[in-house]
Amino acid sequence: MSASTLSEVARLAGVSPATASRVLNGSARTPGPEIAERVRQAAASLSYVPNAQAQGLVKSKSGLIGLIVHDIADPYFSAIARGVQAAAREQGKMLLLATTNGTPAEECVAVAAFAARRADSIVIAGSRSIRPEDKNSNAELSAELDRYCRNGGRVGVMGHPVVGASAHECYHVVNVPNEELAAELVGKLAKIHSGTFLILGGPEGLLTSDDRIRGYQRGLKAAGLPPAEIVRTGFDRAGGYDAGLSLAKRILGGARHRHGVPQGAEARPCILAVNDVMAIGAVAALRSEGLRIPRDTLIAGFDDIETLRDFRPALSTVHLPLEDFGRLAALGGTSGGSADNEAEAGTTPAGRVMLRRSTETRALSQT
Amino acid sequence: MSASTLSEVARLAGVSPATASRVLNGSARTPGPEIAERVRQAAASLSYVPNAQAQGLVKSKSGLIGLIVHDIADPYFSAIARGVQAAAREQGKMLLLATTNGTPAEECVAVAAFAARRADSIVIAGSRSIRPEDKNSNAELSAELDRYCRNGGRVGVMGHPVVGASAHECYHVVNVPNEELAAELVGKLAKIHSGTFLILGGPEGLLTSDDRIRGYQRGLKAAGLPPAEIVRTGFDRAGGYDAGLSLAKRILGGARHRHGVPQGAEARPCILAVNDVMAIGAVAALRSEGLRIPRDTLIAGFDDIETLRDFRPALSTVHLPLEDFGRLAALGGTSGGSADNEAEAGTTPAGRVMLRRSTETRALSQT
DNA sequence: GCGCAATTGGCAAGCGCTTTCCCAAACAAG
DNA sequence: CTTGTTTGGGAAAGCGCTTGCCAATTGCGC
Repeated sequence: MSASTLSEVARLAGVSPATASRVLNGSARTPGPEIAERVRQAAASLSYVPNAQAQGLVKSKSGLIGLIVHDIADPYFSAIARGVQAAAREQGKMLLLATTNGTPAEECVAVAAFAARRADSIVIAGSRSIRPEDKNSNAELSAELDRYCRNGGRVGVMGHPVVGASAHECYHVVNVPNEELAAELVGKLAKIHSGTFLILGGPEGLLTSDDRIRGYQRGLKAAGLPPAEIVRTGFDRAGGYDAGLSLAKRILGGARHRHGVPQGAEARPCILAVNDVMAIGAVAALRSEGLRIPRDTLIAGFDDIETLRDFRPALSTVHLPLEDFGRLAALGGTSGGSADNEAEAGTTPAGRVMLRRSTETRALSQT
Repeated sequence: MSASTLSEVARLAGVSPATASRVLNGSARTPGPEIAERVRQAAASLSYVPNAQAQGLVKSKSGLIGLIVHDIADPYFSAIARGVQAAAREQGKMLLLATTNGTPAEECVAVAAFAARRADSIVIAGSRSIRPEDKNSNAELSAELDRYCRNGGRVGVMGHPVVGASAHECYHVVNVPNEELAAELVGKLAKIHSGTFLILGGPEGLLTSDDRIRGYQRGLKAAGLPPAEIVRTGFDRAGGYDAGLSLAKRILGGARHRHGVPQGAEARPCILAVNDVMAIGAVAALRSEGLRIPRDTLIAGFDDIETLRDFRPALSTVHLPLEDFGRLAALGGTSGGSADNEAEAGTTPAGRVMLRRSTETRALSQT
């Protein structure tokens, strides 16, 4: 005793299924007003719910848009998800969500699942990886995606094209100016900080991390400074925490022992984390070792995660309009020709450097 | 030139569609190994992707599970979503996500959409509301849900049954012991804090908020204390911030002017917020007015949001295993009979009071 | 009043898949 | 060698819906 069907409604209304279909779902041809009313009444009295699967089957589209993230509980991704969701709603579509822990292998199965469900478009939010161990999975992923595209799917990617993808015309990549913004952040920081810089990066091959690192180094160079040392660790809070622990030792050690070296430079480095959560993790670790921010070390993050904005000391970071990115990726040039898309990409909400307490050089006292 | 179909594969393999279906999708009858191989090869060479919509249509189930949240970017909901997602994956299903901003009206359309897509089950994560203005929408929502249930759908709800629902046997509600835990929190707080208590609540009629408030009052009573004043505000950070602003004035005013009143009691209240983000908002406001936590006022939250754990002063709160709740709601007694479910509900991971820095009464100095 | 176009409802053919029957072949038993 | 029993594959009937096409009705100009 499943839901009632269109034919049942039609029978009750005394019309053919064709007519019922035409009145209940936006068809070009609308039957006469009196018949329409009868059908609508019948539908209501049977509490008819159209079967979207059947509709999708015949129209060969599903009204679904698939979103792939590493972890939906990660605030970075959930912000993007909100944007994608909003875009979906605007288009009258529903959101299919898949999480992959960042592994291309799982992304691959997610794409396949979306393809099976005939998702109208799919958005990949997670950072691309070119680590050697992901090479095979990446190849499979791009194959799967290309196939999906060839069958008429559209895919939106954030930040980086999918490595190895070939059906370029189907891909809509939202440009995330990681490198530029990172450089800009460093530029501003270099003006107020005269000590050393130190980069807290994710694993090599993670494109987002690599971009930001490159930006940091470029900014340093532009400011006439030498490249900073890069500490590699996990791209999450735990990674930041671990690195923070060892950094704390170095900073404390450096301050204590190396009297010959310019005091200010070694004793109070500026840590450039490649994202906010790593920065937060590092701060937690530094604090647990008795260090204070910004007294003993400056630190900056990246992303400007909303939930973290009340963190003290307020974290200097780069604000990214993640929600807009999500929406853009989901819209994927839906509204307008490709020329418009180019323009759109140009006017992408671009992010903004936010200098806050965690990199304040004046006040040396307080937490 | 859409994706290739089963019949195409069958033709290529030189078998009937029936056979192809049998080998490519787990059927009871598995064709001979040599034929199976041929079919599989054909499928691979055509890069065949089964059409889940068609499959769903004939099997009249979709492999979809629908999740309804207020806002996916809210860490509370994204934690739950992670759990639901995990459960979905375990069952080999996909997650359909709908956000509603907490309005029953939008929840209603979400349920309808899920029903149309023939979601196998749906999970409602957002708090139920019994505010008078939501009465109609609630009725529609429960009607929609009941209909969905009658057609064989299962629904999992967190915390509270849907108001007005009647098809009880289809609902699986995971019990969130808000009241008990709130009481427990207050109990522990009452042991270390001798001043007044003050409740920072959400709008009246929001069940989660009301439960927690009731728990707070009950805990107070159990400790032999008078009921606390309740300040009503929005259930989010902004609400907490606003309330914090006015509270700050009162606290400052109280400390300055009312010398007759026992100093400790008025000057250093303990604020019991009904969730973490409100607490954080309040802290931000209090700080902006020059107050310090826990020096000038104690404060506790509820939920133990992960991203907020690095917040300083560490927020006393009630840890809720949100992810488990999500998983449980999604599993919905899938594994086992209803008797098991009862047991399961009993052994629900129950949450835990976390006393941290923000309610520390000893140290009166520092931030 | 007639012919024409325009309108309106119904028929039926699918969309891509599963599954129930049915049938032929293959085997065991008598 | 006949009969009963498996066995493995195919034919076909849908799942619930849309839509191209046709037939019937209507409206209109002349």
